[in-house]
Amino acid sequence: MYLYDMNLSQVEKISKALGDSHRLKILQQMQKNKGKLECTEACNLLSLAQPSVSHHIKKLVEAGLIHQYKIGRHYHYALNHEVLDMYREALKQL
Amino acid sequence: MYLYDMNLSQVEKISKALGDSHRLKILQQMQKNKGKLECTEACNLLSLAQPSVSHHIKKLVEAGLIHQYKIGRHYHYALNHEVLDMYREALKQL
DNA sequence: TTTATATATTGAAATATTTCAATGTATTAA
DNA sequence: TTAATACATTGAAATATTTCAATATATAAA
Repeated sequence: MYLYDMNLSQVEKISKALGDSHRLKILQQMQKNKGKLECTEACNLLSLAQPSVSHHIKKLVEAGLIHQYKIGRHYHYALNHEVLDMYREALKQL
Repeated sequence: MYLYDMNLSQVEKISKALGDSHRLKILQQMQKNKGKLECTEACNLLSLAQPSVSHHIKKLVEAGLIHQYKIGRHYHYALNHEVLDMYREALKQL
């Protein structure tokens, strides 16, 4: 799969996911935290109710920007660098 | 001004501007057309009423992604590559 | 098994965005 | 000066997104 292999509707979805300050803060915090974050951490960070944070995380997951996994009893989310790189490459063509 | 000199709220604004299929098509068409486009052209391309196209173009202008200029009696819009590059660089830090 | 912890889903209200008819502005051709 | 062309603005309806209380699910500790 080539880096530039991303269609307009994928670019739209990722742009939408990135077009919210809360979601950008989640991604920023993940970066500071070795690419990982817990949902509860994000709740504290954003001063948002837990379902709101869950909603934002879902948008990021649906855009393919992060993925969920588990360590012991805790859920984690991690940035998907490949998708972000593909997105950045796709924008080059504009 | 360094490429990575872009704050979170600018990234949010640009992402929002890119998060719409009509606006992405406008940018795509500009690319095909040596970086330029007329509003009327965009109306035909998108099958949208003229005020809607004007609205979308405004969003792109406000995000700094395109700028308006004139040739003779015609208005033109052109992609601002510098801003797009800065945006792509800012995303690298996520 | 019961309780606690972490996250997801649902549904509805609040808010933001998109769309277009009507109208305004600015420029140019006739 | 009048008419035509190109784009912008306003205001209101349609649509989409965000937010959270309530509730559900899933796992692990007690």
